[in-house]
Amino acid sequence: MLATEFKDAITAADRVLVQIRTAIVDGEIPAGTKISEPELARRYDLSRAPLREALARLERCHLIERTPNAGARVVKLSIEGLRSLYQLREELEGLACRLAAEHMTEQEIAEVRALLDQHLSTQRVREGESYYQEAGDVDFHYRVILGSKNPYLINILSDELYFLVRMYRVQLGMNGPRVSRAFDEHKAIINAIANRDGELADLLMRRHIAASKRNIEQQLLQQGTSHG
Amino acid sequence: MLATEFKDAITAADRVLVQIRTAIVDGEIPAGTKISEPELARRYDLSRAPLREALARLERCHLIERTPNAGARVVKLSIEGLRSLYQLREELEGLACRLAAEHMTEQEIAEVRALLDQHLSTQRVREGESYYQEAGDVDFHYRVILGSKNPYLINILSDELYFLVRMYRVQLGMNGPRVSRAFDEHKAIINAIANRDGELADLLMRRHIAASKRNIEQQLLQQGTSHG
DNA sequence: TTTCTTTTAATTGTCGACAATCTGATGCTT
DNA sequence: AAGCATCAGATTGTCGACAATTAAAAGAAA
Repeated sequence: MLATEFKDAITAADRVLVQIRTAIVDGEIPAGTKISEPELARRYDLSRAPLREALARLERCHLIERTPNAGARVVKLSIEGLRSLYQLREELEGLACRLAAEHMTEQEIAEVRALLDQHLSTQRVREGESYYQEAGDVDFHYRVILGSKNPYLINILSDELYFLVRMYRVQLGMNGPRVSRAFDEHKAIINAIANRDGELADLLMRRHIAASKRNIEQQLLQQGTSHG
Repeated sequence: MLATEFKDAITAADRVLVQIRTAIVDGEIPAGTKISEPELARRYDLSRAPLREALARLERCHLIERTPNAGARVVKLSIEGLRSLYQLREELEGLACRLAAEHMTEQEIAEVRALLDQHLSTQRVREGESYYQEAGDVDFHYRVILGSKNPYLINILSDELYFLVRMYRVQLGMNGPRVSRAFDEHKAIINAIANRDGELADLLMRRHIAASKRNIEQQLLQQGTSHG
């Protein structure tokens, strides 16, 4: 969960949005499931009005697909979907790096560095608990995205695309040797930003994301061949 | 209006969305206006439920800004907003060009060329009617975006960013000498795509968009200095 | 048995009313 | 007179019920 998501006035629609979104990202509501408004309204104990508001926002971040008069389904994860998503993500986070190299303040850069060091020294990360690795990674990318200072870019990446990215990562797994390497890559990126070398930061970020994609792609292929 | 926007089942929310969106883009509802749900419900003769659905989608394409419990306002046009928007648009339509050079079929390319020729020979365009110029331009960009075959990219550009782009263009004016030049630029871009030269198509599209931005930027500056 | 039609049940879309919250005006205190 | 608290009015958020549409089940015809 992003810290600054809701400023103060939290409405019922906001709450149920977070609940359902988490359930979908974590696979608690499986991919491809038909969404029933009456059922969800009962489950989360509210009326259909705020629920529909939440569903509209879930559609916005591509976690569900709605067709008029026919209802909504949770998206299915696929190779083509992953490729399209990461193609865009590479481009946009690359841009975010170039802009961050231009616009981030020294203090913001120092904060990201502190975050990385602090995270690396955390017991649970060293023990390989995937939740904390995931949280640390999301945090790093989020800071860089914010550093771009472009509100439309920030909105697309952190409000629309990121939950789907996390859905792929959570359900298809961040595993093994990529973990420690990712930290080195994060460090290299923030160094390039600190040197105001946007071009290099861009390049490194694209490679970082491409590596992550290959990792997930492999899982999807294995899963597809063994089960189907 | 994009042709394939709604397949068959048109709901009241869809209709009022189109109406309000057009009113905002055309400046009929001025920038910065406070949106009153009861008032709009009366004006368009429906209840607040479908109206709120429409407002949620307007927020999605950045035409209005909502704050919980406080209501919505039509977005204000500004230099910083224009720069952020076009910064993103350059990057994304550049990417769309690279992908289009890879994925567009020969027939799709031929259709775009026919479209350009047909448009150029249209009486009203030669007479400088801005609506038809705008429509032709939107059509060209839309085809290239679709040619990328990346559903997320298509969604962001044509469903989320484009209405705001059009709002800037409509309210701050496409004027004078840029018109005929834009046609040549379009031709050069589709030629590069036809030659499967994505890199060149990318470059040309970025320049094309940058030129358009400078045009609007100038209008905004003049307006800002003379009135303020 | 298969296919098409009809009917039925369930779901989505819409409505009007009520509750919670915010904005602005009024009056009080310092 | 300036600032703060209180209150009235209006607006947004939520609810339960009804209408319109769809998907599925049952039945009839080939």
